[in-house]
Amino acid sequence: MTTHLNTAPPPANLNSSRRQKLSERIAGSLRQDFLSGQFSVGHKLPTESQLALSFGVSRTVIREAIAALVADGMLETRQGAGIFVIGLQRHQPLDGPILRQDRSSNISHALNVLEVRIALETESAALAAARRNPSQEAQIQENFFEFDRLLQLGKPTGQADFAFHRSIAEATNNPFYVEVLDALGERTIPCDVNSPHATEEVLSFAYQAGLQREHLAILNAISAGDAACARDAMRAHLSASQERYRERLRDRRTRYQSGVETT
Amino acid sequence: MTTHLNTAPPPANLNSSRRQKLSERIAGSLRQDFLSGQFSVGHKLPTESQLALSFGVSRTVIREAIAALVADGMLETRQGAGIFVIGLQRHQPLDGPILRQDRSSNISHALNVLEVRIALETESAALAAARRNPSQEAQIQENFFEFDRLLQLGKPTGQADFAFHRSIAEATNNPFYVEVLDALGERTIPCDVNSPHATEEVLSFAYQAGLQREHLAILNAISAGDAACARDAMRAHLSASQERYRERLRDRRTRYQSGVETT
DNA sequence: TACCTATTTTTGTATGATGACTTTTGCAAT
DNA sequence: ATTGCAAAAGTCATCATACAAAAATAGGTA
Repeated sequence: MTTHLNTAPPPANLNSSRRQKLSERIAGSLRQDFLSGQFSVGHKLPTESQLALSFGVSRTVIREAIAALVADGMLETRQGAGIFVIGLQRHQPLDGPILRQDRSSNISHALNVLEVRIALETESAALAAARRNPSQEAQIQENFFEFDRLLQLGKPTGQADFAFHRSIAEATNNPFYVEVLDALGERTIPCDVNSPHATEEVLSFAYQAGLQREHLAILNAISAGDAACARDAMRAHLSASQERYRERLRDRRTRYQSGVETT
Repeated sequence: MTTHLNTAPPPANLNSSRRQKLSERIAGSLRQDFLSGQFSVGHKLPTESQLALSFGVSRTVIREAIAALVADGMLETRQGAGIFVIGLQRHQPLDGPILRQDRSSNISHALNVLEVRIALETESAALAAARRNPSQEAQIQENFFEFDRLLQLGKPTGQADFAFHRSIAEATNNPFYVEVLDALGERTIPCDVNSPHATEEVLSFAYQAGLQREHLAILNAISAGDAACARDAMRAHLSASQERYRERLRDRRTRYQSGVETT
């Protein structure tokens, strides 16, 4: 018996060697087949049983592979009909240098997203003030304090920030607000430490405490049921965020011009 | 054995009402839980068996839901260890599984979409007024007259209506406005003859001429560069649309009560 | 404590069965 | 010959069960 001393915790060296699941291998194989143009949109794949047979695995594995590709937007399954190709040019799975590249030139994108958020969230804040039920009000407040707790602990707050805004969208009782906000997704989180454009300034206590002050104004307005006030507070918050972004752009330019490099 | 993949042409009613799979529902539910901040990165989920129990489905379904989220980059499964949250902020395409669902049969949903549009488009109209370049201004006007031309010819105008709104979003010079509007898609068109809830009243000349009057006010404001006025005109337009929807709801109720059935 | 081993837990894979939905086929009526 | 409809076959969706494989845990020995 081989004995490894590894009582190591699971801290998960993420993308390192891990035996690939069969369904992942097969999903990758199929994905490559699609991308190489062997199948065109609308084509029907062989049945699950046939695929299972030809790959030499069980139908379970095939189904999980198909499920992954469906989640990617490449395939569509129709009960009783079959499996069909519906799209090919989707984003890469995960391991993207593409993602990182995308981020680096992304501050201008973030500014654009913020602009859309101003439109969306000023209204959602107003609606939330008018319509929130007690449970939703409590949820908003909870997320507010969660942000605060993480802030005191010096932990990353980006996710809590998003949760706060999201719970306000939920309090509109209009599911589309939530869905649009979700769709905008991570691009809406400006201040996560995990973000590639996190700087010391973003992480500073003072910076985040400022955010929290703005959040508090929003929370108070919604709790009070003051729609107009909530609208203004949200607009002030997001406008301030926009301004913070612009400042960061200026900072970067300044640092570049003065030749300060900390590599 | 000729095992060639047949190109059997499925009716391809893509986003038509299709019963959602259990695994998709559960994946969506879990995804929303993550985004609302209930679980943080590194958190270990309950075991598959426990999840199956708590959701009241078989382990197979849970596994497929998990597989989809793994493909999304949200989760990681480790054999013998469990299921872990590894990332939340994966950008999801705007026409994601939820928005792609067909809800056109439900007027209340259309009202919700319209509410989001009010938030979005009042701002986009204002921004368009401030930023449009000559070419974009011309494009908006062209779409306006195209609507008019179709109206005179008695042809369907829904598409042109959408094009008009879309060109305004384009004139903001912020691509995300266009993206979000596109994602909301055709469900945002209240007056298409192809829409399942087209009625004689919707198709009436007077009705659409009214629409066009509102459009004209918007166009004039944008051409004049008057942001505040554009904002007001757009809000008036969409609010009026909302009201028209509500009227249609009342009509339907009235017809039902008086026993008139127009299968 | 340190190390090794056995047990338990948990995910991965396989198999078979049943239900639901779609497409095709066959047959009857016009 | 064409149309309409019902039966049949094909296919995915879900369930239940079993076993294998990897990891975590507990226990024992020096």
